[in-house]
Amino acid sequence: MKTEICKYLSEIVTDVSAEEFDGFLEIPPEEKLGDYALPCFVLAKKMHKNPTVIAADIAKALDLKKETLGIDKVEHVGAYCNIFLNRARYIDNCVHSLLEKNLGITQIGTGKTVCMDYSSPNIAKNFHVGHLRTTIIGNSLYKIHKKLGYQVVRINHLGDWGTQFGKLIVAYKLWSSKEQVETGGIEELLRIYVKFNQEAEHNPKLIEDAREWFIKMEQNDPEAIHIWKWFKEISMVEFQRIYEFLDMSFDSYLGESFYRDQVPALVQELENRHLLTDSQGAKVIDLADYHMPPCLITKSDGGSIYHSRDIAAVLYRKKTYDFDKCLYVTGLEQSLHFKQVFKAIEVMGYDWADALVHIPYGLVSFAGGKLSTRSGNIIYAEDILKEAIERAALSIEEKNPALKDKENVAQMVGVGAIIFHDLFHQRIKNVEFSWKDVLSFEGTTGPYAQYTYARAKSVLRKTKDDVSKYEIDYHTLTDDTTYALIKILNGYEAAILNAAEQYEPSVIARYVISLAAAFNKFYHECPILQAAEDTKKSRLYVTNLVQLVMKDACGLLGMHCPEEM
RNA sequence: GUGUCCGUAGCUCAGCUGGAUAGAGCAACGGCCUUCUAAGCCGUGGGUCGGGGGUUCGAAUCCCUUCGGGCACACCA
Repeated sequence: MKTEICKYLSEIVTDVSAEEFDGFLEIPPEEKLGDYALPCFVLAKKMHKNPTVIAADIAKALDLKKETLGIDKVEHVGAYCNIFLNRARYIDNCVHSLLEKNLGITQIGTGKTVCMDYSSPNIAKNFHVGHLRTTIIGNSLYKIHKKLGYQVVRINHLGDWGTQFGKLIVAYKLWSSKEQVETGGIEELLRIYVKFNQEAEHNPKLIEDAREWFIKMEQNDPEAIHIWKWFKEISMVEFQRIYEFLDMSFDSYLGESFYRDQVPALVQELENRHLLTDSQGAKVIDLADYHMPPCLITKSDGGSIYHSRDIAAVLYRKKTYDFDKCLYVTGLEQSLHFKQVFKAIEVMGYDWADALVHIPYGLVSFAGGKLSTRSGNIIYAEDILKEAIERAALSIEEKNPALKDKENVAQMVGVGAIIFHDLFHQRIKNVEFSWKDVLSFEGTTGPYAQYTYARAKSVLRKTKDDVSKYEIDYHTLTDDTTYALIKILNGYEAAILNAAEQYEPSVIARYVISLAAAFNKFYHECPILQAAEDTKKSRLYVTNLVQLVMKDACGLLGMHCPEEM
């Protein structure tokens, strides 16, 4: 309908195209002001006329074609021309596509491959709140892209290589034992890692030893590799437990260690292209021309470093997957690192360097301090998940003790609360971790969305009909509340496109809340089952659409919706 | 010091590709369960959009500047 209106407008005002009008038309701040508004200030300049007069003229012209354009009423208020659509016609136009395959969402990603690097925890450390962010944001962006038809490769670029393993080996030999690691698991690894960092502060020899052990690893020293593999296995068990809680999986677990063999070839390639310079014994790519510090390729002891392993990884991924885009979901503090890596790819002459995108998120802090494994100021992901599930179970006991399958529901609600909490704010914002906020189940929260879904399903369970097959009289849906709800339903695709464009799951989270709020208002104000027959059918029809979209949208965030709660 | 991100209600944040009286949630206060799930709905109070310039018919939104805070600045990732 909008397109039709714009087309007609461009016929009246000949020096403005329909596309331009499409950009000018906006959604008024209030429902009372109509469905679309055309501010005529810009036109005033082009037409050398008073904008108020233009608004009046356009209103008059639109009024003449009301019927064909599907407009009920046109008003001009000052320089604004406000358009009120024929609601029944609008509803008829937009409501059906949601019942199509994939909710009728446009498949702009068909034939395109996106690699996504996210979660990527460091081996031998517990999974904490910080890791939860990249994991949850990455998973949601994966689902969003998938929904748009992209082929997505989920890569868990495990932090399983680097000097910290040298540290761990030294610490293990000094302060731990096979038995202690076997019984203590990752807790024990963490204990000795923290101890190492404390001791190293007044004993620099330890750092040297750690570097040496890492060099041994790079040279495939059997003892070093054996210990490293063992620690890695212990960590993977822990990570897998978290991913199960979150119901997430990956297509590739190739971590940093996988690329260590490819660094020598990278060095060779860089040397062939005359891009390497020696600097204090290390080999670097000089990026001074781009106002960046040099990009370190090999350390002065000859060892590889995360820059070089990251570059090797991109080259490998391009070769293996031929991606159209490669996304990195990591903390904002790594911005410079990725700028350097991407620039390195560019100066190496690869024309696809602009396909690399860093998707940063803000820092998680706790009690005013930075979260740090070394200092021990951590909150474990598993503790949060368990606590939230427990809290959800208590809520169920209190609100719906007769519910069946309580444990499952508690899991969905608890985990949903955490996921939603992490996705509701723009990812760039820093967050101060707060138990109170994470465990809140009211207002703009995951459980609120899930509750809304359960309500809709509960109503639908009371009829045996296939509600989606109803013939609807659209005039029964034109009241303000229902109409507002339908407009939100119709905005689902736009929300997904917007979220994908900005790599911003919070757009979906906000959408979910607006849909939930609109439905709850509808639910409260418009009796469904008690309404007259045709109204009842219409409302059931809408309720079904809400349920479909709500479940789908929550799914894009990585949340599950229980049928009852 | 250089770069980068953030600054909107008591708190947490939307709004930022410029448009009509700046919106939610939480917290506070007051209503609504013999009626489809009250994890809900409705209402009240609460704002120099960090400050100052500029561009514009119009700025929370764009530009400059300044203040406050976070983070990064090669042999950790």
